[in-house]
Amino acid sequence: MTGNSTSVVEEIKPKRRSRIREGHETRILVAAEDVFAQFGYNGASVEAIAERAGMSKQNMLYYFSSKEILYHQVLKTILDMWLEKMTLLAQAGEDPAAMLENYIRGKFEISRTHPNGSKVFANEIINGAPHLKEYLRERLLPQLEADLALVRGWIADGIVDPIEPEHLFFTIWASTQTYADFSAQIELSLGKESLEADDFTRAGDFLTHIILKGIGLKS
Amino acid sequence: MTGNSTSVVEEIKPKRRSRIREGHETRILVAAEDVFAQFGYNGASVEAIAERAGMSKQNMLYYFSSKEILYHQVLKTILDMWLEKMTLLAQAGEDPAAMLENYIRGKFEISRTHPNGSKVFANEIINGAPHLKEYLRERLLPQLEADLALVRGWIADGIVDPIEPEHLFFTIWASTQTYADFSAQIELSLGKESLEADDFTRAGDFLTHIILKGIGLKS
DNA sequence: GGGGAATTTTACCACATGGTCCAGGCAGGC
DNA sequence: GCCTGCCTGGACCATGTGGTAAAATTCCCC
Repeated sequence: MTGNSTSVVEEIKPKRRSRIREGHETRILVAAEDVFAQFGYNGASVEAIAERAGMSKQNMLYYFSSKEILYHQVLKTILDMWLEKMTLLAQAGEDPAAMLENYIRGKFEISRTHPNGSKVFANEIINGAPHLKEYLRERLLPQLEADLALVRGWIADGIVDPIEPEHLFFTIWASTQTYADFSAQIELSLGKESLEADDFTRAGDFLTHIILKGIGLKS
Repeated sequence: MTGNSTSVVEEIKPKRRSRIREGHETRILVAAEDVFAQFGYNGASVEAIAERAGMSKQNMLYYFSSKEILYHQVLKTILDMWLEKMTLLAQAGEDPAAMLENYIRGKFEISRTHPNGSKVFANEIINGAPHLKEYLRERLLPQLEADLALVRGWIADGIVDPIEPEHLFFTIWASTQTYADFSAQIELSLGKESLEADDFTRAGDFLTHIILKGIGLKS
């Protein structure tokens, strides 16, 4: 450090301790993601999270004043990253096949790099999404609608088969997330200790092939 | 044929009372499936399960002496039904396209009729399958191996594209179960209160189309 | 190096939960 | 009648957990 007149971060006021604070907060968030993924919301004790983060429970509660708040933060962090990549389809301005492939590969990449986040999210949805139904409605639906419109356009233009685009997305979501969420089952089936980058690549190859050819895009 | 004078073992005598017992046990199992699905293992209190089953906690514990035992029973019941249908592929002796379609439709049917069981199962797998890893290894793997061999045969015969059959099954599993496990998200996306038979049919249409055409089967 | 905020620790509580104990109720067989 | 297995409910307990209050300590900036 030894910088000049402390600056740069300009978080209004809380700039002094913010380095410690930020470090600890991210450590806590990572630990919480781990523990929530493995034990679910109810099964995760704040003590276990604090321990994994390397501090006392009380100290952790100093940064996140309740388990509920911490959980919300974890969910939000994950979902924001999620939704950001979710736009891939509407953004990569190439031909439909390339757009879909990018979308699929992108989702696989998230599953590979953030399996714990995916599991927390999955747990939440399975239990009826009590914490983020509204958030999904506000943020996921608009993006989905845009993507659906795009695919419907392709169908109207005769570029792809007349399938129901909703189910296309459900299938892509499910098939990509399963390699994160159900990794235990996949690993068991493949006889591996853990999934590696290569496995995700091959899964991506398969799904891309199936989807593109399946909707009539692959020549 | 009524009981002998000396109660030799427990197996024979319980005939009159066993009607009550059986009724209560199934009621408890159904209730437990519900509650475990919605709240996970840790989030489900035995009191909540008992209440949904319409009896006192103490009485429920008379039939299933612990939460753990009850959970095991729920998991086992679900999984047995699962695996039974899992064989569909190896059993329906028609052409590959029909076999695959039957398999896919069968899995959708389970998702539609047993969403809660599916959710309990999903929760368990996400958390690393601590309770049933061994059971899966013993019962799921052999069936999967047989199915994989079948598909590899089709590939060798040039009937389907040279894809990796493992990923074919992972995709089918994921895409069918998602309509049970992630129903909250699907319902939200479709703007429906709940999924109906028709929705599952259309999802089945889509997945069948994609898979068959995707692996080069659809004529 | 002193002031005061930011951080960490010590001690503790209220409460839900899984599970036990025990007293009693309800049938039929003698 | 009454004895004996099956069933049911009330009271209770040990434990783990989320959360609080406040003292103690560290750390930055002047």
